[in-house]
Amino acid sequence: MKIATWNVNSVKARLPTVLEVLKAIECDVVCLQELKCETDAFPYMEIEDAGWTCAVHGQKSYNGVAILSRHPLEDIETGLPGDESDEQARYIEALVMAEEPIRVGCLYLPNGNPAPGPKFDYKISWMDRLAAHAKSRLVWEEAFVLAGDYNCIPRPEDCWDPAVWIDDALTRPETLAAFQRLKNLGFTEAFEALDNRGHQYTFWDYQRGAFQKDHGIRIDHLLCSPQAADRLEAFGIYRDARALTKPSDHVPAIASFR
DNA sequence: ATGGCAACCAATGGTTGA
Repeated sequence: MKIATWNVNSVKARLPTVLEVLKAIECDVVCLQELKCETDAFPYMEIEDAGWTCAVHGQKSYNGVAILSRHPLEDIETGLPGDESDEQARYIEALVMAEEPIRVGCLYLPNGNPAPGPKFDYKISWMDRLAAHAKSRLVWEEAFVLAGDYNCIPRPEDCWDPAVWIDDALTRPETLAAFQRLKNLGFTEAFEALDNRGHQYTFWDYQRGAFQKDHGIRIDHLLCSPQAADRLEAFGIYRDARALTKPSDHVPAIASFR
């Protein structure tokens, strides 16, 4: 059972690339972020024709998340609880009915820049809401994976030059503390458990030849409940996706489960 | 020389992202 998370940076502008990568990574479940289209505008036909069941929570122009699965999906829920006035499409969850079911939450955490400011406040409150929701799911004692673009660089060695990122919303102490609080609820970060090297990036900016110079950051993560962590067996980053024509600026991060 | 992106919507530029 392989689960990937990938920020596609527009599913419509990049559909051929998306289909190519989906084929290459051979996963059972793929969490997509930054669809940048409304739910009804999602390219269901092309992606379903490639063999996927799709749960989509879209929004015009920005954000938007989806879970693609080779197995049936049940209990689909959209939106993160805790703020009825929040209309940004950043969270979707579903129960993947594989032989051993796994519940998957797909998230696109707010960037939060400029910090400090209202966007940063929204980021931190969103992280607190995510932790509250995650806590309520852990009570169920299921295999549960929270996968997505966390917009959080956990350690200095998760970026090419920490000096560039000082005071940025992706590295600020409040962001790192909120990420740690989430993990402290009982989640195992797949990368940390199975790899944990420095300089293993999932994002390279389009500017300044960042990919060619390997000036990247690691911001796409998979967090596993204890029952999911017990089944963890491999982790990988599909770096090749960044070298394709018309690439997303992110690449898939992939965890394998028994 | 100290640069160099991409997508969106709307409009031929401004906003957002990280």
